[in-house]
Amino acid sequence: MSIGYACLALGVKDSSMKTCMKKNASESRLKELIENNLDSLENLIDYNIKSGIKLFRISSDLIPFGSSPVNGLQWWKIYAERFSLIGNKIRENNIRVSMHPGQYTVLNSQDEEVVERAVEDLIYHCRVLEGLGTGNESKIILHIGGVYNDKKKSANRFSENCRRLPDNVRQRLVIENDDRSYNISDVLEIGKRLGIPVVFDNLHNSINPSSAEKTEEFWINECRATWSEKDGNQKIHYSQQAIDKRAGAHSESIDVKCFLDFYSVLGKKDIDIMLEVKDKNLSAVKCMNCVNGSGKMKSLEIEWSKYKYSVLEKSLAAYNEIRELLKEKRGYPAVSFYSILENALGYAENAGNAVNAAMHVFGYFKRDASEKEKERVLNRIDKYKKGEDGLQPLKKELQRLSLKYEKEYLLESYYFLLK
DNA sequence: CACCGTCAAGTCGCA
DNA sequence: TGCGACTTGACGGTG
Repeated sequence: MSIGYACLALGVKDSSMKTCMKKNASESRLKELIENNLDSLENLIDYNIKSGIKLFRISSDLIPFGSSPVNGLQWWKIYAERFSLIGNKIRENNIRVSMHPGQYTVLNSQDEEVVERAVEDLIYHCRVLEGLGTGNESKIILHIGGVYNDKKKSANRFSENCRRLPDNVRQRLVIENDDRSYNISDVLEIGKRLGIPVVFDNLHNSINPSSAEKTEEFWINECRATWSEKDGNQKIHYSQQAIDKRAGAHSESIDVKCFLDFYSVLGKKDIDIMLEVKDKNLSAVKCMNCVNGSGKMKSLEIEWSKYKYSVLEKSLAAYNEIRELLKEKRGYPAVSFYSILENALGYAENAGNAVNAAMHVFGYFKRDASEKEKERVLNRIDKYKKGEDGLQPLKKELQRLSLKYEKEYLLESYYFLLK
C-alpha cells in the first residue's frame, strides 16, 4: 500500500520541468531542456527516497515534444545512461513510477492522424519507462477518449486501436474512468474485454457515476479483478473536490479526515493510491503520516518545522494549540495535528497575524541584514499594513534575504510556498 | 524585473 | 461553423 503524488513537488529545489515554444525547439535547446528535466527528475526521486514516498507519476513534460517530429533527437539513445542511472535509484528504492498522457492523447479519435499521434505519444511514454528499466507494474494511464455521439462505436474503436499498439506499450497500458464521458462501468467493460487493468478515480466517479446505488468500495473491488500479478498492485486515483470551483477541480490540499474515511474502506488490501491534489507531495506526506497510526513523533515535529510560520500567519491560537499538542508527547496525534493545521490554513488572510509571522521570520536575519535591507522589509510591512500592497511582495523580500543569509530552516519551510 | 498574454493539444457545448 | 472552456505552469515578450 503506497501513497503518491503526480509530476511535481513543492519545495524541492531544481525539480521543475522546462519546455519551450515550438518555434524555439532547436536541437541544442531541446538538449538543454532534456538535460535540465532529467536532473529535475533525479532530484524528485531523491526527494521521494528521503521522504519515504514509494509512488510517483513522472511528468509527460520530461522530454519536450517527446512524441512529435519537432523533436528529431533519439533522446532515448542519447540519454540512455542517464535514464538508466535514475532508473537504478527508482528500482533500488522500490518506487513505483507511472505516467499519464494528457487529455489530448486520444486513441479512439475519428481522425486517423489524431490516432497516429496518440500511438506515437504512448510509445514515447513507454520509452521513458523502459529507459528507466522499470517493469510492467510501471503503468501508463489513459482515458478512453471521445464519444462522437456513439459511445458503443467509439469504445469499439478504442479496442481496435489498442490492438495496434506495440506489445510493450500495451503491457503497460491501464485505463481510467473520466469525469464526463466514460464512467467506471464503461471502462470496466472495455478493460475486461481487452485484458487491460482499470484505475478507479473517485472524484470522476462522483461527477460521472454509472449508478447511484453502487458504492466506491464496490467499484474498487470490480477494478481489482482487472489487475493481475504482472501488473503489480491495484492502483486508484484519489482526489477531493475544490470548494467553489468547477466540478472536478482538485482541492488545494487533502482533507485528512475525509481521506481516512475513504482509506478505512479499503481495508488491508494492497492498493496504491495516487493523490491528485494541488499541494502534491505535501498532502502525500500528510496522508502517509496519518495512515500510519503508530508513527514517529519525530516526523510530526519535522512537519511542524515546515508548517509553523504558515500557521502563525493565519492564527496564533492554532499555532499555540499545535505546540501544546506536540509538547505533550503522548501517543501519536497525527490526525489532530493535521486537522488543526488544515483548519488554520483555511482561514482568511489577516494582516495582524501575517505581520506577526513576517516579524518572526525577519528575526532570523535581522542582525545580519544591512540597514538598507531592514528598511526595505519595514517598508514592505508598512505598505502591507496600509493595504497599499499585498502580502506577496513582503514575503518575496523575506525569501530573498533568507536565501542571501542562508537561513536553511526558513528555506526548508513552506512559509514561502503556501499562499 | 514584474506583469500578463500566449502556448500546445482534442473534444464538446454553445452561440 | 467557429469559438471558449477545459488544464497548467511556464515561456517569452513588453513596459
